[in-house]
Amino acid sequence: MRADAQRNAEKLRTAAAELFHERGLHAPLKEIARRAGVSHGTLYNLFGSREALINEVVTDLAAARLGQIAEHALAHDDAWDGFAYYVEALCELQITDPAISDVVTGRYPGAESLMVLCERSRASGTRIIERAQQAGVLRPDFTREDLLFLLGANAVLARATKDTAPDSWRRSVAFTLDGLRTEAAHHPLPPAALTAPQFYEVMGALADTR
Amino acid sequence: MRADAQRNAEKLRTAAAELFHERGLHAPLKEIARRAGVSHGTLYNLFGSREALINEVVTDLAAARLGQIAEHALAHDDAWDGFAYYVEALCELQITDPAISDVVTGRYPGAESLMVLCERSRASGTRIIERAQQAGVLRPDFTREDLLFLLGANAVLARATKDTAPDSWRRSVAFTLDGLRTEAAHHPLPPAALTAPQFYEVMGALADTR
DNA sequence: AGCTTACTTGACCACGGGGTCAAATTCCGT
DNA sequence: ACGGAATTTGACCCCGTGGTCAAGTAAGCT
Repeated sequence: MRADAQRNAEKLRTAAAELFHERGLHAPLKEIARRAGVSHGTLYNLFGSREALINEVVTDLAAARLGQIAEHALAHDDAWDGFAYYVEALCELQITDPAISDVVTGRYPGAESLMVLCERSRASGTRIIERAQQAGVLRPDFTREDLLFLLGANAVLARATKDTAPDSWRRSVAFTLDGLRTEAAHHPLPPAALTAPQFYEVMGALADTR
Repeated sequence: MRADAQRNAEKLRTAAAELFHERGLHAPLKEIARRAGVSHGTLYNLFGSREALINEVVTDLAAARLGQIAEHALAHDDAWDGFAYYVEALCELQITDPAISDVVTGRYPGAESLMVLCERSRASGTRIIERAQQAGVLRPDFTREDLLFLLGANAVLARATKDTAPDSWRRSVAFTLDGLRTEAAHHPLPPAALTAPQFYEVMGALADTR
């Protein structure tokens, strides 16, 4: 690789990281190139696809942040506090970092490594959920799919309110958390039971919502 | 108005009603014209703007449905049942009729009459909320803005799941409702306090989410 | 039937997104 | 400092959206 190409790739990575961070994984490629001070042709040249760019710029960072949050959640002695921390931290991430938020809610079905990451994150989520349920504090009918839906819904709200009332999401999350405690459960819930493919279809549809 | 123009207007109204119903108030005008079997020029000719079309095709219908739901909610003897019915009915509306859902969540800031309607609907909502709070069953820190956020979040979820798991929204709504009962309240909530203009700004942002 | 006028059409504009590729440019080894 | 190869550029294509308007068409009055 020639030196100039290397430099351009670096400029593009930087610009991409910025724009993804500001606007999420759907930021226009042409705008990334513009910010990097480079023609969009060059971007296609050096990376070929949005996915490649995402892999180089978002994946590791997202993995680190998500791992950290899951770890921190499990570090709470109280299972409920851990669960609540986990939910709140992920929700907060959705305003502070739309790119990572897109990873969590599976908003970018195109990128292999992201799906892996998403899967790993769901696994941590499951562990945190199960711990809270075994401790008897989280209602037993709450599933990891429900958690993802919760996050998906919050993502929309958080983005809509972030410029006007940046903390609004805390209210709705607080309401929801109160409804997730074991003693809050009132009636049997309507069934969930999504198969894995169904689930990904749904998350894909959520993605189109952008 | 000439007879053929009248006929075309009617065809357009029909097509618009269908598409709005299927896809919400943001359905492309050109597609409405296409479905009506008429050039898009004619649409602009006869109606001039999307808002005009909405007024003729959605407003009354939406007013009727919303009025009916509010009335039905207040008809419940039990204040909680009334509130829960209201929330669930509105959420259900969001899959069965995206157009009306757009009205409720204020997704079309351009149309005057819709804003009036939206305001009226919020007023009914307030009545239903207050009744439940006075009966001591709905937590007193729940506001009508919170309700709108709830609906906005649900709208996204409902649309994402309607083809795959059409009843998923019922689960998340059930969780949330359980968290709204007086006895579920655990901690003081983060502040709400949106001014009216702020609130409309937020709903506008929610609209861009589409 | 003829003619005026209302109406319709579809090509056209602008915008913004994704993506391609021939030609121009720049690097760098010799 | 030259020349071949790597790299970049930006004009060009696609698509779908909103919107306008001159020219063509047909309704319906006399």
